[in-house]
Amino acid sequence: MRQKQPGVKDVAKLAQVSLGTVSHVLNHPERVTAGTRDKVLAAIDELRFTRNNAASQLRAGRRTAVGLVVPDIANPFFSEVARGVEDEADAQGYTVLLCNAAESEERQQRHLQFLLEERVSGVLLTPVDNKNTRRATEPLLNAGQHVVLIDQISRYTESCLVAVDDVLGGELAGVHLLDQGASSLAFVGGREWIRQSRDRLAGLREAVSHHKTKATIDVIEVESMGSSCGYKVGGDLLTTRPDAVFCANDLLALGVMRRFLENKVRIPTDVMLIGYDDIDFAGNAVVPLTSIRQPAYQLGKTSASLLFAEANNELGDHVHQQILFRPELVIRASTLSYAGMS
Amino acid sequence: MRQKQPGVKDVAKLAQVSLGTVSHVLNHPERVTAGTRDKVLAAIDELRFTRNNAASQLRAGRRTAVGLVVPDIANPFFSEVARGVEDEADAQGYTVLLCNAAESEERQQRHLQFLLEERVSGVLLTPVDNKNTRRATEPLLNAGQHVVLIDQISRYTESCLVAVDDVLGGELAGVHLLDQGASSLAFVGGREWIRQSRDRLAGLREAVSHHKTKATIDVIEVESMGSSCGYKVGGDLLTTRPDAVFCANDLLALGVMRRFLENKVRIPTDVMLIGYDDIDFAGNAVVPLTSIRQPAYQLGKTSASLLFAEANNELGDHVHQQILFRPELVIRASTLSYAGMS
DNA sequence: CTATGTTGTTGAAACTTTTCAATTTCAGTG
DNA sequence: CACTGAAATTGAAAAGTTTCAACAACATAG
Repeated sequence: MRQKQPGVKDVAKLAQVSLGTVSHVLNHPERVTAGTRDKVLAAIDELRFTRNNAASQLRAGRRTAVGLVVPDIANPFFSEVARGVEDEADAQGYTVLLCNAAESEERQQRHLQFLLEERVSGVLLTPVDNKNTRRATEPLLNAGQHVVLIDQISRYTESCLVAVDDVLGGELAGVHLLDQGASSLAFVGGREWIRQSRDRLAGLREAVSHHKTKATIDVIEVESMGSSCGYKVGGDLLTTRPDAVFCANDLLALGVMRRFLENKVRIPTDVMLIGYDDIDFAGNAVVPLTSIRQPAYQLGKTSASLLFAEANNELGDHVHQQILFRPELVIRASTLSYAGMS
Repeated sequence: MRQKQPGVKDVAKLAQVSLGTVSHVLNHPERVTAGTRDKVLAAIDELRFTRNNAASQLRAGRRTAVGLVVPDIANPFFSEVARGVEDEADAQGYTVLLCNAAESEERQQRHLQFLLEERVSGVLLTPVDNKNTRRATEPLLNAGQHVVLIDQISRYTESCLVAVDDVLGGELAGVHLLDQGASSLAFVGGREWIRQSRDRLAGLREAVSHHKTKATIDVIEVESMGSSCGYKVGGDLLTTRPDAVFCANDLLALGVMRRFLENKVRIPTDVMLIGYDDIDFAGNAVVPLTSIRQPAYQLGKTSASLLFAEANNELGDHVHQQILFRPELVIRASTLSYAGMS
């Protein structure tokens, strides 16, 4: 049975001050004499008083919390983003309500509804399905919420937006492969993550069309983005035998790698391999994997800071920004034609 | 500028009923005539009314939310646990406030304080530092919070507790290796995760002492639990050359594997290798890795259901339970002495 | 036609905190 | 010593919801 917790009233009585003073100690300590403050703090300590956020929020009319909704918190990319968001929130005195949609659109909607009911001061969102961004954000904007989209490109400029330039990422990969002497390329990408895959492929095409060497691109579509799927696709690649394989994701690449090595196809001697995301394990694969690193932490930090700026803007003269980050090529053994294994 | 949102009062006026009725539609729809209900729902729709959780919670005196605090949400084990917790919460109409301590004790304390202020109806906790469980839970219990500890063994029975039997896990690994004919074993474990490592080693020792074949155990302590650390340790193992290596964690094992393969040490022919956790990638490693699977999802689901039971118990006759789950041996190529690569 | 019970609806009170206008205190000045 | 102005403190009002005792409406039974 939960005993009734003490409130400001009890603290006030014990410290022999008015309840207004207790509130001041809590929220505007500078308005209160040191002596009084100590009395009150002593009482708070003695009674083990804990402020009731619900009441506080109700009266003050604001909540120092923001929501962060991600499609899959188990994905290292998003847990990095979350780290960035939380660090920035800590620095600015906000709390983050972390919501994992677990790839379910319905769960995402439930979370957004919850955040609305919580009256958070803003929402950071990467929608599960990037075709339905509009539908997901509309209710939030209607309710007057501030929204910042993460890793989402959209023509609608009704919110701020922070993303990584996937076209550039694809281009970096392409230029590197071509520079290393590849001329028949394969791109492995997915139905899911359509936008990301498409952009990376577009970048690859751009690289090919601008490079001095002529090259062909064989596009392979996969169902899911896991390593077992890469392993499956690796089988097909054994017969087509391109010079270089660009996977839209490191897990795919590692699956392909496994299949190649099992069949005595040497990397990078026989075929070069490059992934995307630079997950923790990429550098520790049997053949360390070249990859494209995304500044996930920065992404989170920046989007949070954008959101706080918007939320704190009293004047209403806020203009929505769109920030594109540059991905970075991380070169390892899997694409270095002249290097052996380390 | 955030326009004032409509409240029950506005809905009541538009629907031409009293505000009590609106509340009933929201919380006890069965007490209200179908006709009235429709009128109210129409008004809610028209005004885009969203219930204010703060006010609701303040008056009702309870919150249908629980907190889940994990040491590291990027760890696949804990994201699985979180999935289990959320599924169970959904089923029982609770919301989960997901808090990531990111391995920082200070951040963990801040989260717990926040949950206290939110007046959640309970907390699920895996402390960052398992030596300080007591210190972390005490303030919660003092405030009358229900607490369930996850993956934590403790003599204090002041809370419910759900964990996986690490001793058994170590034993399963040990028996399997010995059955496969190993007699000189190496155990690679860590300073961090002290309790888990120690228990798994204890299980291994148990297996050795009960098995018909005599065997030795070489214990190797590592700084961190990542694959690069496994790679480093792998170097030492090249000279000591045990029959079998048991790593307290799959990432360590994969690092060891990489070093072995680079040095032409064949797995499992020259040395057998077994990990722990059965992470997604274990089955897709170059040599598929034998591992110990923990029922993380079940762990989450069960602990949540325990917490809800405790929170809903009006009578106060709740007795704390301690539930131990059995881990499971997943046999793959890395320990099958007679099998080649698949 | 009155008494009884059932079902649906009402509106005021309560939950705990913050805020603000009003009041008190106090040091400094004429 | 009285007055001034600034600083500290006070206590009532307000925030949006749920609950509960009271009331109204209506059907059924006697």
